[in-house]
Amino acid sequence: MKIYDELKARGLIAQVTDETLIADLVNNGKATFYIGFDPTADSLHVGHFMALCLMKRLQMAGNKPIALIGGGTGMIGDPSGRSDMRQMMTKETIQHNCDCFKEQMSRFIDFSEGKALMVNNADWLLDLNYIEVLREVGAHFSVNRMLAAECYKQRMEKGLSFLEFNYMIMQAYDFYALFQKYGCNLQFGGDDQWSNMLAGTELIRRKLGKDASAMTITLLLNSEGKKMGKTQSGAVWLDPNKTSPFDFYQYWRNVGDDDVLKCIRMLTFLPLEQIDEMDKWEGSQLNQAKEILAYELTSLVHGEEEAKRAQESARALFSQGNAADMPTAELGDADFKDGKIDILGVLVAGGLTPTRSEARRAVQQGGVSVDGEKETDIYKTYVKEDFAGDGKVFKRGKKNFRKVVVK
RNA sequence: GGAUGGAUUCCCGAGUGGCCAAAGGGGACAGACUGUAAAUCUGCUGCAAAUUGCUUCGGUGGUUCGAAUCCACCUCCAUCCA
Repeated sequence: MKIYDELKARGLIAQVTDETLIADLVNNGKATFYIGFDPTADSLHVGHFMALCLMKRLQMAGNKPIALIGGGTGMIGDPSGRSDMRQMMTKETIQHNCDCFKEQMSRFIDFSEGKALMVNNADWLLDLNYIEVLREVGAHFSVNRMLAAECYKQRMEKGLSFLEFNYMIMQAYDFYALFQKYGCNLQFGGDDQWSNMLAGTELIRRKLGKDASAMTITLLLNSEGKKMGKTQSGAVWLDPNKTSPFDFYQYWRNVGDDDVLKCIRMLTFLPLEQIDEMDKWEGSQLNQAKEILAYELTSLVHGEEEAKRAQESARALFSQGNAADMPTAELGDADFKDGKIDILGVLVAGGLTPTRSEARRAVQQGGVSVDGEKETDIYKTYVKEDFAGDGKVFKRGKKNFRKVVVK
């Protein structure tokens, strides 16, 4: 199966400018394509991961990826599909984030021997002269058309600053610059980037009279239509210090029934035949699919070693409620008053609840157990000796475990 | 620059002098049921030394025994006009 058909079969392709042209390019390794990453945080997250996988797939098919880090566009902030203005980031933050991105990306994409490029659009955007840009580029954009673009719709109600309005132009300019510099003939991006990407192909056509293509990746949405890779506490990060391999594993282990196969198809590198086989699974059998999904992704992001550890911990934890490898919290002398600490104190110190009030509620509602025994007494206290040896295992809710030991 | 409307807890949104830690909904969290899923039902949702105390209704000051609520000034947002 050719790469383009595979991408399609996996459901990765959302929109394309010219299907036959693009299929020809990528199938024959003729594409030099770029994907842009805005440095809005100091780690990539699951949303970026899809793009990285796509880059990898295309690279394996002989195409040349360019990873564009938006050091310049990050100064503006993409308003696409947002309902309010992005917070402006300082130059220092942007630089720091760019550096972090670089490091994480090189784990996925082979940048050796010119097989892939990494560029930063700060290199050309920052030196632009305002008047010149207006004359050279601005003349080719129609405000009427820009305003009609889907990506500004939400912002038309809330208000859109001129700063952010220019984002599209900058992104179009990127494509134009890459086209000239590196012969980049294809742009990939999230589906929310469609308008921005089209602006790029149009700019190239108008300025150079040449054709460039654009293709968007399906946004990974769950069955409720929400972006995947987000939890209440924020994004699921690829950086192990921000989202531990165990939590990363658990995130995928817990996806809804309706979403498992879609995720496996889109995110893993398992062969399609094998996935089609799983497609027949139903009911509790899907639990297996979830394990596979979680294992595969953890392995891709954090390595096989970590994936195995996460899987073993999870299995042990959920079948026996104990595991050698689980998040541990240490209590210091300061945590003990008169040699004692109450259960609320342990929960807070262990990071299982943010406040004592919440800890109290959790205990009162029967949501806390200690070494497998439900504990409903909020006045329960412990002394240092209770944590001797392997410590005690505290559990809040079904999925939050913490081993507590004394320093 | 002018006119009008607005800012309430994680979000939406009620509240127009005491009965207000503030209705209702959503979300989150916890329990039951399950398959570490979904749906459903129940509880819960400012903080704490917890039948009590303390801090919250954009900001600062004021009126009052008492202010989310009234007054003054300021900040920000939306809509219309320029």
